[in-house]
Amino acid sequence: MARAFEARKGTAGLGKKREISEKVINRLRWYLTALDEFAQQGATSISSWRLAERVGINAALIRKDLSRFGEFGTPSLGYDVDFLIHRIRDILCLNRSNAVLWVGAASLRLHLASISRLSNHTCRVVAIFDSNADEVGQMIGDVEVQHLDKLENKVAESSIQAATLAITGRQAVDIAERLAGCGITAILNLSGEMLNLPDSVRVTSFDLVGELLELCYYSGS
Amino acid sequence: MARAFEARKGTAGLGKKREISEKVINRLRWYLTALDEFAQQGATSISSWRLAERVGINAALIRKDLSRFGEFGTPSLGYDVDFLIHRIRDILCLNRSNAVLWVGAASLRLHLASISRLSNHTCRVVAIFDSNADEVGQMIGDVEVQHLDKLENKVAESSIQAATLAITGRQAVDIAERLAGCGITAILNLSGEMLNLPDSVRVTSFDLVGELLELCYYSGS
DNA sequence: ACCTGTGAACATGTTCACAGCC
DNA sequence: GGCTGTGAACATGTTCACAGGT
Repeated sequence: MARAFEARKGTAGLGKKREISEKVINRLRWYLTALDEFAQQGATSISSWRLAERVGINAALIRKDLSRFGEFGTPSLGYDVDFLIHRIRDILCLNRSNAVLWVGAASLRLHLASISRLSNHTCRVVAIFDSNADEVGQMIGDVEVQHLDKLENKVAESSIQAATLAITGRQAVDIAERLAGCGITAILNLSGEMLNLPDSVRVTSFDLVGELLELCYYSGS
Repeated sequence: MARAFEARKGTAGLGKKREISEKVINRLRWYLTALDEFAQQGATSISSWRLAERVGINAALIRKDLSRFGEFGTPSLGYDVDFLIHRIRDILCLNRSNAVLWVGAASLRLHLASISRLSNHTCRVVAIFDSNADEVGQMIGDVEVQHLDKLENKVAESSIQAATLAITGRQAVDIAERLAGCGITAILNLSGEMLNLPDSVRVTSFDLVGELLELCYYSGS
């Protein structure tokens, strides 16, 4: 079974995508963000040390991460910013565009702006589902909210593989199982529920309430 | 400096709260959730194996986690459900009530239901800030949304230590610095921005856009 | 002189396997 | 027999430190 919560990362999942750990993938994104900023400021080359400082981690780790994919830097000069941006985009597959399914209209509406900004990068929300009658039929961006009853049909006729589960309550567990049942291979679980799905489905969970609890735990005297 | 993103967990932070890693704290929460369910179903005792199955992790890890805090189980019988629930609540400080400050009214509104359900546990959102004029003055639950200008005043007169930063855009970086500047010791950063704050502030970040990207990355062929 | 790439050391986290107790 | 608690083994992740390239 896939890990239930796993904070934000499921160690589970198929061994596909080589052996690159999720930690590395995450950091590559940070590097990319920082590099974009440096590029905007006109920098043409950058040392692992400066990048590390910006991102807030150790420089050796950056070099090690990057060296997994090739030798991108030149000694004494550092990394060419544009080249590195290009390579990281390739590694993260920020070229191809991916279809994502979203369950929970209200949540999507809140995050729409951030996601659209991303869409020129990669993934597009192509189907939205909700069980709330008030939401069904509404448009979010250029996509119409559909009733959850239509989930299976819709997924069958498209080739969506990724889904965000952004509703709360125990119903989320059932929906997750339906998602898994109709061919979704990766789920971002924002429901706060523990999901027990087959190992063939990669689940990444974020539980706001849990994080709040932890926040309190650590902020306390 | 505190880690910039650190996926969901900052390894940084003071060494306070003993030596208990965030991983353990997180898992304790999962155990508690599962135990509550078992208790509701009338179970009085439970083996590490059954609990592990429910939560989706290895049984030895559960035993190891728990044994950090004492010997809670009895050989051959397993753990007493109610007793264990009690102990974990103690460990996680789910007794005392904590004040949390929230920046970003829209986000709070979306999550209000889940958070209220939690409030009988522990933390209460006691102050809400937003820079949007439409939001200022509105009530969310029994708390009035205030303008961000009043942030420093409000924090000074209360003894709030924890904050959730739930707005997007570069302004989040400035606000984070103001939060750190006026005595907040732990921030849950949902802004998607990389924060570089002094080590004295514990930052935990969740970046939806990043997670979406990763979702696509792993769902891809 | 400066900076990368990387083996080796170190640190942290997880699982195994079993002694000991009920 | 069944289950906990735990040392030892294993796995993963990070940092150090330096050889070698420019």
